[in-house]
Amino acid sequence: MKDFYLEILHIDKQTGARYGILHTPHGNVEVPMFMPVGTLATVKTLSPEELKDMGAGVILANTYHLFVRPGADIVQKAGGLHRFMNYDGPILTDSGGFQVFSLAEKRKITEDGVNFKNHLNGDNLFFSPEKVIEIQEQLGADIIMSFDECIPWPSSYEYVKKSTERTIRWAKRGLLAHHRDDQALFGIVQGGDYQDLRQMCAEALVEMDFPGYSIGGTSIGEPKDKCFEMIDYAIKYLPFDKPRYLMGVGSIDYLLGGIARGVDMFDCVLPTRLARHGALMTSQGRVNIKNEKYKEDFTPLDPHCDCYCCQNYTKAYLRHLYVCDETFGKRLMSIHNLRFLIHLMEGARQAIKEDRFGDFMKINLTAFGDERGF
RNA sequence: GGGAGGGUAGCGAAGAGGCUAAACGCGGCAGACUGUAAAUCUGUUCCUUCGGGUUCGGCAGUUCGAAUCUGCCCCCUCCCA
Repeated sequence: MKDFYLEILHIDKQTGARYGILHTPHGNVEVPMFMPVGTLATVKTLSPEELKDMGAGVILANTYHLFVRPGADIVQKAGGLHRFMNYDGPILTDSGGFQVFSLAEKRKITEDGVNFKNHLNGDNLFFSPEKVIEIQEQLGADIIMSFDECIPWPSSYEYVKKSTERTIRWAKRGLLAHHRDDQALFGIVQGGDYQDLRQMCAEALVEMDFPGYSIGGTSIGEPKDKCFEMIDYAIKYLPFDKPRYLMGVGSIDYLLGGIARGVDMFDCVLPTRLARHGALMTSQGRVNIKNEKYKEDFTPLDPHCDCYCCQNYTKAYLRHLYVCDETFGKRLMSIHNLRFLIHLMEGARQAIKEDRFGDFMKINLTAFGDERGF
């Protein structure tokens, strides 16, 4: 496809982590990067200007959710997602594969596709790999995803094999159905925590020659070492010059671990959801702003943070807004958490360029705690 | 002055002889959250040295046993004068 490619500019000598520039029809973004999630065509509580100001590049939206509301045709009539939501940077739509996992009680998987009972009113909603591509072409994101099944962990070898083989067939069907040449369609590597299945899936997808690849079925409750294993099993079969996207990862230790393993892109609802729930990522570790101890704490949330929230407001004020359930507090804290991760990525990129990413990782894991600090 | 209805934990409100330290909601405190069914969910919330101790407006009774039944007293609300 035109206008889409990854330019790899440096490989960290300590870890093999990659630094580069991802070229997209809506601008260039540096990798490794963290992509904020805006499922319903909005990063909850934030404006596009705020996202730009904090240095966000790509943001996500979701095929299933936008199909349910407002409908892909509406977004198309609006002129596509970029115009609909007034975001002129790159957008990525997830395929609905995660909803196969998260809405498991409301769907049935067949070879042809997935039958959902719409989570709002129970209406039947059939998603085939072709349909999912069609919807994503209507939505018009720069990067779109193959329809897959995000497989629960743990699952039996037999089930993961069956599901992964089906996901591979779905990837092929999606690829054949995709026609827009201004969208990059990524394949998704499944295979659970089984080495041979990850390899099989990765090789099959690479054979199809996607412009990018993601690693799925991670960060769904598995232990961290399992997540890293799944990355390791898959990533060595992916082409060097294509972007690699680890889906659903957003805590500091997983992000750094992923980068060290050669991942370029991450997305996660964690920073925005945690923010709305009063949990903040800071250079001093996790802060639960609702805690009584912040009642009279008139210092910034994170003295080392350059975000709008930390530059202008105190913990006591944030706690007050949280306690009163004021929307502004959710916005400020979302700005902070996102800026925190984006800033972490900036630091990571600089470290890679200077061949000290291993050190960077060590320092940060010590500071934030290696054990699911967030 | 006459009539009616009430007083239960920080607040609101169930409970109408033992299964009640007392449902539920709010408020308080704490925790969780990873390709968003999440501005959501969970735990906890009389005191305690964890043995127990003190509670349902107050006091006195009835009873083996009372927030629940009786008497008196104190408050509150509404209606009529």
